[in-house]
Amino acid sequence: MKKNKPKYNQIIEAAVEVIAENGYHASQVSKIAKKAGVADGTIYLYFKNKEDILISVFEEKMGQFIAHITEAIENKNNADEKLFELIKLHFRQLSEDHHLAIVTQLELRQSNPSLRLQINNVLKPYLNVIDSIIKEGMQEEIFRNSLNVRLVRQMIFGTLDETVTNWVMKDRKYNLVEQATEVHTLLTEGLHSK
Amino acid sequence: MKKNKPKYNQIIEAAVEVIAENGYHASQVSKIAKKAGVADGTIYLYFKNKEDILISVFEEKMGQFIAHITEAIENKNNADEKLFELIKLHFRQLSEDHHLAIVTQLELRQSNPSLRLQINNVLKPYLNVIDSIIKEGMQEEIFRNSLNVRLVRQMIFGTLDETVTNWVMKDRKYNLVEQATEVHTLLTEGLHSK
Amino acid sequence: MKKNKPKYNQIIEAAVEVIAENGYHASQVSKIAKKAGVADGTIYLYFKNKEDILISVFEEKMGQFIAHITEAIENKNNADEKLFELIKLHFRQLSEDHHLAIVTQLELRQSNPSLRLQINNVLKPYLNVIDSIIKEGMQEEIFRNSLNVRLVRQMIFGTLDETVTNWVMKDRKYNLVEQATEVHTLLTEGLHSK
Amino acid sequence: MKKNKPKYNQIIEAAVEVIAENGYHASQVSKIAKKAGVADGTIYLYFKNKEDILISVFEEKMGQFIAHITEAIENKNNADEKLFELIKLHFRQLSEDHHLAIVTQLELRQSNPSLRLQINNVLKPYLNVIDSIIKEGMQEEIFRNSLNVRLVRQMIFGTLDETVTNWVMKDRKYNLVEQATEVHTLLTEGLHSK
DNA sequence: GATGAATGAGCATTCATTCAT
DNA sequence: CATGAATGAATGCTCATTCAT
Repeated sequence: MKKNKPKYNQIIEAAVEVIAENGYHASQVSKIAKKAGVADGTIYLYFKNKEDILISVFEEKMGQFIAHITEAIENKNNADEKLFELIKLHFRQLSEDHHLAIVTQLELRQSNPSLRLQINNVLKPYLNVIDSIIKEGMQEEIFRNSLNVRLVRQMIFGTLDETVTNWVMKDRKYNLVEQATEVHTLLTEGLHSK
Repeated sequence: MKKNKPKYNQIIEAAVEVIAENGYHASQVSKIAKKAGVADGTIYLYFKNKEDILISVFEEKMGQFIAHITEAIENKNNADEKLFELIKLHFRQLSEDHHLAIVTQLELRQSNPSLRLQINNVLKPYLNVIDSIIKEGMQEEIFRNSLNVRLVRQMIFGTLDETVTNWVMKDRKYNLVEQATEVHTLLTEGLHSK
Repeated sequence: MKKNKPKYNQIIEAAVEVIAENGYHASQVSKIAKKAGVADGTIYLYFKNKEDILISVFEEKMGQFIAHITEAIENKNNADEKLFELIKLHFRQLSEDHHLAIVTQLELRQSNPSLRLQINNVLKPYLNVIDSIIKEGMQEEIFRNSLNVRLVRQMIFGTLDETVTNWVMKDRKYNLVEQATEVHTLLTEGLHSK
Repeated sequence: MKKNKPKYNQIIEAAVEVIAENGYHASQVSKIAKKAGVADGTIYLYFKNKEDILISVFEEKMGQFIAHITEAIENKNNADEKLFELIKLHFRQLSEDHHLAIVTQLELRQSNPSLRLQINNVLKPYLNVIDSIIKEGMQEEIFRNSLNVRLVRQMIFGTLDETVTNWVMKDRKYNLVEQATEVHTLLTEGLHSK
């Protein structure tokens, strides 16, 4: 398994840094190789091509991201708490690794639609986590039982994603994690006064 | 005023089509020129460079998009109706011009960060429209008066954007406009059962 | 005769200025047209193509240059005085019109060899003037009678040309005309001590 | 040291030939690469850009040219003999490599002023050699002691340069080296009969 | 004669990928 | 396994010239 070899991870880490620092289009394979301390050709012993590096970056990082969230919400008692935890961790993890935040929110979106499809596959487990929270909430009758799961998931993910993107584009000038409570309330209570 | 000259619009329309059909990175200037029925050099009488074509496409189309929505919600009686109208028109306009939908939801996101800043400027008036609806809703006491306008706007825009992007990525297999009511309810009522 | 029409001269004068200010390769036809106050297309009513403008510039200016020198040396009594007068006027005329000096010494040399051949034709009457001074000097027995006219002419012209070019390249920081006496002595007396 | 690699020299030699045969402006990088037997991209492993090829051509060739002359005049006994040797070698070296002669006398002069400055730097050691001969001649009292070194150098270099250029432009129809004696006499004895 | 909008050929340079060592 | 020199396809933009008005 190539993924356990040290150079594989060196290249992944180098790629995140290079992309975050230089932007997607200025991230030549040779630059990643240099930062990883390997020869250009060595890259191709571990990755099929440049696109494969990007997908792998996302897979590795997103895998950890999701594993972390999945684990954390297991202990929570109900859908409401789980949703809140998911929001907090979504924000916290990207706050703590701003290179990763730049790469996921800005740079990776510059890829072509075919690459984006693959990225969506990587994202799917995360969307499934969101879906299961929604379903659990309906079962627990904490959430309304008539919810369209797909639409709700798009609202939740769209809101989180847009919030993080704005924060990155505003140069991370404010505290993202502090927004979690308010975002949670908005999603659960809606805009209407009662 | 160059924008009134017919070739300007020919090029804009050609650009939308070419980008939607071929993707951003496979959209050579020569391809756009050919589709527009002008010489390559003519492009540069109307646009500073290739990036300028993209920005102009977005400006023109987004300008109409916003103008249409702004006008339509003027007649509505309260924030709730305005928000609903905005959602419907956001969905309807992109439904009716699927080339434009592809370009705005997928291709334009491949641009570099500098271009994205300019795109954000074009988007700003639209976000302002959303903001004013939120503020009006608070004044009318239809919406809760403690809302964080920026966060709410991010929730609304993020939800609409994610919804349209998913619809485009699913090859527009279902009716987008029909989702408007449900999305409106989700945004205003939230997830919680009452 | 086109040369008597005012626009012809406007274009010639504009061309000298534009080339001197921007350099040969940055001197687009449109720039010359603008400075001359005519439309781009109008240039082509007076000149066959861009190269023709350059040749005409050189013809016009060199014509005056030679006419002036020819006239001035007519009154001189012998070859020695004529040579001295030629040196002085060569230096003085280029000193007094530094745009022309830049164009003839630097910019026009960037032209292609075919153009350079035509420029040499324009130069020929000037070289003939030098030749006739040499021949006269031999007849008058002021100059040695065994001189190879072509070589002497190359020495004289080469020396003047190199001197002016150096002066232009040194940003005309010293007085060129003051060098005339010394150059004349060098050419006539040579390097050897007697 | 890149200059010792065979491809570096292959490209230099190819560039001289291509420029001499096609002229400066018709010498595409791809043409040079083809003649050198390397890929287009390989050029850029050895040279910064197209202009850098030209400067390097001149540096390499002029370096040899000057080294050869410097070495040869070392053994000569006085300034007079040294000057004569310099003239002979200047003519002989360009005679023997007519591609180089075309490039230095015609094609390289088409370069822009910025490039010309760099070429002048390459030329400087040669001008210094000429200067030192002049100074030695004055010390040895072979040359007049009141000579203006700069002007004399301009006379010598200007004469040689103009002589070679004429010979190239006349398609090298006569023997250049045979002119050396006469040119030497002209420079040292001047035009005046004694 | 005069205009200036339109034309379209032409080219330096980058960089992902390969493969001989 | 690892290297890094070599490859060569691919494209945005300029500007001299034309010609309908």
